Amino acid sequence: MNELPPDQITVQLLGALGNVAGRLDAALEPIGLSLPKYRLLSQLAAAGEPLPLRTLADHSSCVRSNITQLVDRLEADGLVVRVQDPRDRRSIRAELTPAGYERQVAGRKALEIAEQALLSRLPAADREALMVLLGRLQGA
Amino acid sequence: MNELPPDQITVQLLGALGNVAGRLDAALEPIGLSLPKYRLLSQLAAAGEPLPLRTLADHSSCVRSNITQLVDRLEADGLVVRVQDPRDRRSIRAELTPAGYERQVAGRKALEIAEQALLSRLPAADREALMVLLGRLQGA
DNA sequence: TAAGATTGAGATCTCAATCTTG
DNA sequence: CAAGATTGAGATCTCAATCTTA
Repeated sequence: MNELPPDQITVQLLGALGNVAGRLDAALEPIGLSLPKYRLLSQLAAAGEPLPLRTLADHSSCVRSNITQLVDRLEADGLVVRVQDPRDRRSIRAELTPAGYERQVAGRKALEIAEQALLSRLPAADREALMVLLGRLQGA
Repeated sequence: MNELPPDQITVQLLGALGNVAGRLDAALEPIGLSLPKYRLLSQLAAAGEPLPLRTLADHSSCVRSNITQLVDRLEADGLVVRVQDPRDRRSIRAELTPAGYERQVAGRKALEIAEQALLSRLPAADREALMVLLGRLQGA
């Protein structure tokens, strides 16, 4: 009786996580983006202005040092640049370069296609139900 | 109109799954295990005998080098040992130590409690529905 | 001292290259 | 050459310690 313990639903849940994340990441790969890079680029695109690394970290629910490194790589890719904040010299903001903006747009299109493929397996009613159940699972 | 593109359901899915994985990992942390370590230990416990690293990699849907490193850390923890396969000198098997076996049992108990807490938010019918929807989403 | 960012160390992962054995 | 495992390099993450500025 030493079977795999994670309850069926937990196993299913984690499996679905890897599955979905893997598909989205794969869709982004040919255009030179990963999910973490895409998300950061999207935050900046949505804001329409340079954002402090602190803000990016909070919005991403991750540690600050993670953003530091992610921005390092994005800067090496030429998609983002670090700019000083004249009002607070402790703060550093990340700014989208034109290339970064274009890349984000390309990423969005690639993701939309991947999502269509993924969601086409579920009727609209099922999608709605899945949303509700996932939200309930996460609770307060 | 540069809002976060991932469709609501994709965002919800990734969020929920990260949430669940985080909770399970947190439940394992006080006993000195991570989800990846626990899963490998559980494979060995379920098999009841040493398994080739190749088998562990296939079953985990990951690359072989990943298992090599995971076993390195597990061996450093004293939970697993590498044993030679007399029939094929290329193959190396991972074997649970007594400490590894005990740790796996402790991990299972910790996970069961965490799962109870997680699933208590959903009535049985909802759990069933969630399972079905996730299975359908992953397709064949 | 608080807050912002960075660095260093280490856990998980991937991929490509390599080495040994079949 | 195939298949097993490993190594080296690098991407994502976390945590603890450090450095600068408020």
